[in-house]
Amino acid sequence: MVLTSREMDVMDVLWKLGSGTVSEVQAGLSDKLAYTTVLTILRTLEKKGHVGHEAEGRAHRYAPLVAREDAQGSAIQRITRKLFSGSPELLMAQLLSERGLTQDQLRRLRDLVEKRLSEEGE
Amino acid sequence: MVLTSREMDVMDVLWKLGSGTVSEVQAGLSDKLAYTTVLTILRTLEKKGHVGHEAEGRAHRYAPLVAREDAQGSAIQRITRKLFSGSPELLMAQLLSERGLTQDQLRRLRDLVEKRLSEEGE
DNA sequence: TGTATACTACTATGAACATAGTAGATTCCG
DNA sequence: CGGAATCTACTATGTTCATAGTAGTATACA
Repeated sequence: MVLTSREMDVMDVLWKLGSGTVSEVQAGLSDKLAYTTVLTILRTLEKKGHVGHEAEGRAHRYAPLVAREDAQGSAIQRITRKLFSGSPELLMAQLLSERGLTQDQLRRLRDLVEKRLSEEGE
Repeated sequence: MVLTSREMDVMDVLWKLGSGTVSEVQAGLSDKLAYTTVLTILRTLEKKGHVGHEAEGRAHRYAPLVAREDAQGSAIQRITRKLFSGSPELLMAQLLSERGLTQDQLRRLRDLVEKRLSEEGE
């Protein structure tokens, strides 16, 4: 699954709303795009199989056909392969090395890893 | 810094080699591309300011002008913003939730986080 | 019932991407 | 010296992206 930048914006709105008409999606976007632009993006997404739609009165209601987690996963995979020599570890390291993580966040991350580690043992 | 998929492939080779002629880059790519295609990509990268070149005999030797870490950082930022609501934590969680991490890798990650946590205290 | 409005379908355009061919210059080897 | 190989410069093409206008249809309200 490959999403362009704009497509991600639109999917983001749909994931948040659950579903939406063109107008609703347009309203939900942080950038102001023309109605027809949003429609075009939705059609592209539909052609790619990422969203579906059903009629609702005169309008169409669009809904995601793929889970946010799937998009997240494949985005991560992409950059892991392309920029981190396929090593999720390196990605993590880079993420950790960045400023802007609070001590709280770090602690929660440690807990996450711990949790995974203990699950792994089962 | 925005790199396309192919540009990442080429940069990857340059980062690994340190520098390279068109032929060397071409040889280093896993996909087989025409010589001129590789040249075209390098020129694009040069126009964008990501690589530079100097003459070497009859050939040109290209070298990265940006560090791998910078590209990694901005790629991470991009998907964090677009797909993870700007939360690096969520990204981490997703990474952790993916299969394919060995117990060893998990342990090393925990150590990384621990290290960061203790540094943070200083 | 007529008209403004909301909506989709179709079409368009300029930029970037991905890929590569041809022409012309240089160089190396026999 | 002459041809083969190597290299860059210039050009080209089909695709996708980002954005949006216009035309036509349905609808809701006065």
